[in-house]
Amino acid sequence: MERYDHKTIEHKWQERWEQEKSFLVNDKAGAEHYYVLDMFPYPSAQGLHVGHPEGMTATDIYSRYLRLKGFNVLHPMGWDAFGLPAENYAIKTGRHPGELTLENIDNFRRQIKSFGFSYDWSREINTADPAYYKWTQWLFLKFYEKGLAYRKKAPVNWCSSCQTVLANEQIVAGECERCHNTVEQRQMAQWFFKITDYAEDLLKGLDDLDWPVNIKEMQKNWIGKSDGAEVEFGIKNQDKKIKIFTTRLDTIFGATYLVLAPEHPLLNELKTQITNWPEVEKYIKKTQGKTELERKTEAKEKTGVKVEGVIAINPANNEEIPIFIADYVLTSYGTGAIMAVPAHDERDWEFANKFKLPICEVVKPSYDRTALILHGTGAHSKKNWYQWLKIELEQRGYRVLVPDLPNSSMPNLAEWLKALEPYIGYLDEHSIIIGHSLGGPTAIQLIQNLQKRIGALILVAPTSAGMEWKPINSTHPSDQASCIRTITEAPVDWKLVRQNIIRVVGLFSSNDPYIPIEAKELYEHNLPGVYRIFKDRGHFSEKTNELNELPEFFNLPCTELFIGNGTLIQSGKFNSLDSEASKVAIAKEIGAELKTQYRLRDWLISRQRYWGAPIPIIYCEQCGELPVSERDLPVELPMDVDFRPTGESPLVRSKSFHNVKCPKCSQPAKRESDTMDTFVDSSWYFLRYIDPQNTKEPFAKTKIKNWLPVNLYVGGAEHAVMHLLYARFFTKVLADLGYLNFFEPFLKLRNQGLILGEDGQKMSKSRGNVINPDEIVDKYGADTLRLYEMFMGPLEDSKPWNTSSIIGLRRFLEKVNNFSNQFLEGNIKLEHPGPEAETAALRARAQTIKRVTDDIENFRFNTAISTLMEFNNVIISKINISHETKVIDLLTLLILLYPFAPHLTSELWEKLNSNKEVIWQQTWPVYDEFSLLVDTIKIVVQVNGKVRAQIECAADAVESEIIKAAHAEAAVAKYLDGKKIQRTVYVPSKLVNFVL
RNA sequence: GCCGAAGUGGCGGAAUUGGUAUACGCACACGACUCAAAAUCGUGCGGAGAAAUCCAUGAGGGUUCGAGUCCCUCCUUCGGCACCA
Repeated sequence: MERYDHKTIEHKWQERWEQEKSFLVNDKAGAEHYYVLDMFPYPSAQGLHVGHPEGMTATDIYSRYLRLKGFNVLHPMGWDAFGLPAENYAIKTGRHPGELTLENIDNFRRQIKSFGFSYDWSREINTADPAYYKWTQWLFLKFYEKGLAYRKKAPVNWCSSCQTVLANEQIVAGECERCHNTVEQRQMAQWFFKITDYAEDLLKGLDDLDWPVNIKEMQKNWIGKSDGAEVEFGIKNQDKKIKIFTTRLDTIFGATYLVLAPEHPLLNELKTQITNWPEVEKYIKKTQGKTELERKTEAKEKTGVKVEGVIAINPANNEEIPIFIADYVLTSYGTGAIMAVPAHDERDWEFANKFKLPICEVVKPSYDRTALILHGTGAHSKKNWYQWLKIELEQRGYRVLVPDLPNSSMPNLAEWLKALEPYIGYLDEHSIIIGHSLGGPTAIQLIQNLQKRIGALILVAPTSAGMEWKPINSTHPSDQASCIRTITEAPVDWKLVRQNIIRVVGLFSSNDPYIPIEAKELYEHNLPGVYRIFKDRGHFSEKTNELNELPEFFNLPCTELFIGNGTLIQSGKFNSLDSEASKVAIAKEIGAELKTQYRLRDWLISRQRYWGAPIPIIYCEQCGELPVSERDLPVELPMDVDFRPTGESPLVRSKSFHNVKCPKCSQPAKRESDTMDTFVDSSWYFLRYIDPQNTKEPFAKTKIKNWLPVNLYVGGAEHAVMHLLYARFFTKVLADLGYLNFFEPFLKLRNQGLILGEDGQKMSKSRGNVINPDEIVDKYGADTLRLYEMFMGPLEDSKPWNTSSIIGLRRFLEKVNNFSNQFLEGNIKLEHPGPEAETAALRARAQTIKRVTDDIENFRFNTAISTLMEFNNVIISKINISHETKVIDLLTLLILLYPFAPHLTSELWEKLNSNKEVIWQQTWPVYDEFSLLVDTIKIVVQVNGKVRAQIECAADAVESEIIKAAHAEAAVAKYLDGKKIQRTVYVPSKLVNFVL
């Protein structure tokens, strides 16, 4: 077979798309608009890795598919060009980061083009371009006007040897990654965006998005909403109060001390009252010296200091309680102070135990009642018949205990009682015992001997009950004998039983004629009612009510830490209320304010870096902090910059940049020297693609309506929280400012998984397992690489690279190419076309179209490709077909394959079509539902659930015919011979199952 | 520790609502073509067994006529969060 020359073909078509501007989008085109977006890459010096083309291939397939479906598709690409690596590289080499970045971008663009992606390159953007960051700065000003951008002091990671601020990712185990100096915390004035104003909107907005559940979940956790209350604790002999936040107001009667964060402002205010101030101050200093990382690594052991001389008063019971400071309370969350309830909070519990503080229980578990299941007996001892019952009971608030019981062939009563000893304490007249007899002592005997009064006895007959359950009105001699035997072997004092058991409940399967003998006996001995509970498919039927009628409350000793909700005790007039209800009541009583807290913190956007968009603010000694006026934008990055790290931002050392005239008073002033976090750049880039050339505004409102919100967004899951949350925040702010008419930027999100190295490890230079996509394109071609990356597995899974598997995809293309060429040259001889073969061919084609279309719609590209492979194999092997059919099959295959492998299919399409039409202007094939209909269907025949045969039936055969045929089948008849068929299961057009 | 996802041949994976487990591809083995090799084509390919059959979807149990799929318990891997009161 002749191999096709991928280099020539791919080059030819990429040129043509470029020259004909095939994928430039017209805003005004009438067709339905669809916006397909990739997360734009950071143009690193290493070039693309194989992970990049994965997501991009997926969006390219989808875009090309949608265009064939008649959509007007916007599919742009750009560069997230600001960032740390370029600056670090500049420090090392002395080259300007701008120069380097442009080089990297050229390399990225060349690579991306070599994969044949159908981007509209006329809309390319670059966040480091002044024409772009002018508008990033403009947006900053809008946020500033709205009060959403503000400056405050905040701790930064500081390396005193490098004299620079470090990003979190530059810190390895508490040390600077470059010089291994210990990183410290320093307070510096920093710019923030007030994202917390939008916490609730950001949370609520998630509901309607078509995003992966895990990403939504991560965002929810990040926002971290918790409903609670703010309570003011008084201080003895003082006017001051300490405000705390709690989600467990129900436990306030158990608050035995307060804990303040070491940074809490009140400490300084009360300095004079604190009798052990030196000790307290020492602790404060110690924690301040710690980095966040150190605090986390030392988290195992709780530390703290008691604040002497100041005493707090619990507003719930007016008790005097001590105050502590401890670093397990964070200043950044809530009010920086907590009430400690050691009995019901794990951290407080640990702290209280370490410092020997009182622990007061105020909530006890709402296990109303206990159920004891005795299962270790007889024929059913190994079966977990009680599992479903356990679940049902637990759902009804029972604490279910399952003792480990002796399971010897002849266990005796004494053994059993010994095993049950630890559980006796749990039993009272509200609890129930569930069990059955045989093999061991009967449940009734046990109750007698436990000398405990219990609420009810449930006797169980599992569905598959065997010999131990007898028909209640059986006349069979052996049944009766067994019945008598049970009674004689287990003499029961019915009088005693009656005293001990309040009620007996029989538990039977709905179609089971058997009931426990014990139940029968109990019934006959006038116990208060033998009830039947029916079990149907693992659930109680309506008769379940019987269980709910059982007595209500059951007091349990609570000796351990209990963090769940429950019922209040030792809480004055709130006793016996449940946790939820008591919160509202207590808040009202003590005047606490119900409040919602979020974990989300404001977004720190200041970076003491050069390579980013300057923050457009000027500081004047006279006039203070002033925004740069809009007409002075952009505030351009200066070129005369010294990157060497010193104590301040590199921009401070640029004379041309840093020193300006105050826009108000014209006196000398200084520019803000911090630049913005690169996440600011990427929070609105998807808007700029709409109108990238606009010099008057970031985007025209009228154009926005054409395209946004983004219909499909694809990228790595590493951006699950930060980028996606920030972009959503920007969208909401811009909508509130009237620039946008929607509140969520990305309607549908899909993540591509990580591509691992051939060793199954994450690809990295140090491991030496990095695959360079250029080499793959060179050796196998872009079409092959695209197919391979899609064929590897589900898009969102992480999967290892395997170079030897690539050949299979190349072979597939080779086969398509070869057959097309041979067909064109008349080298394929078709023989004996017949109507059945034509129908079959039509069906195969229709099935292929259906499956490939469904798969693309649902992002199952791996199975789409395997379907195409199967179809190709059919086309190649079936030659008893008419020329016309073969031509249509071939053309259909080419169009279906085109989104995946656009170069080769364009080439073959051109060869097969004498007219000038190109493949990317075709329409996506449709199929006829009738073609999918079949004459005969295959029916699987099972006997007792095991597959024994497969029969062919007419598609319109009725049930009785099919069953008859199944019965007659030799391979089946063999098993049915001489047996009685109890039941026949028939699943239409699928299978028949004979149950013997 | 908590939240989320997943565990299927030698490997990547398939099985859309519970209904023939292992599609498609890689690797491997044998055969054809060739002086030979590569490429290509053909056949085979979960395990045990001569066969009939039996056993296999991380482990154990349950529900069901029937479980990779549903339920319970546990184990492992990956991703995220981690004193959030």
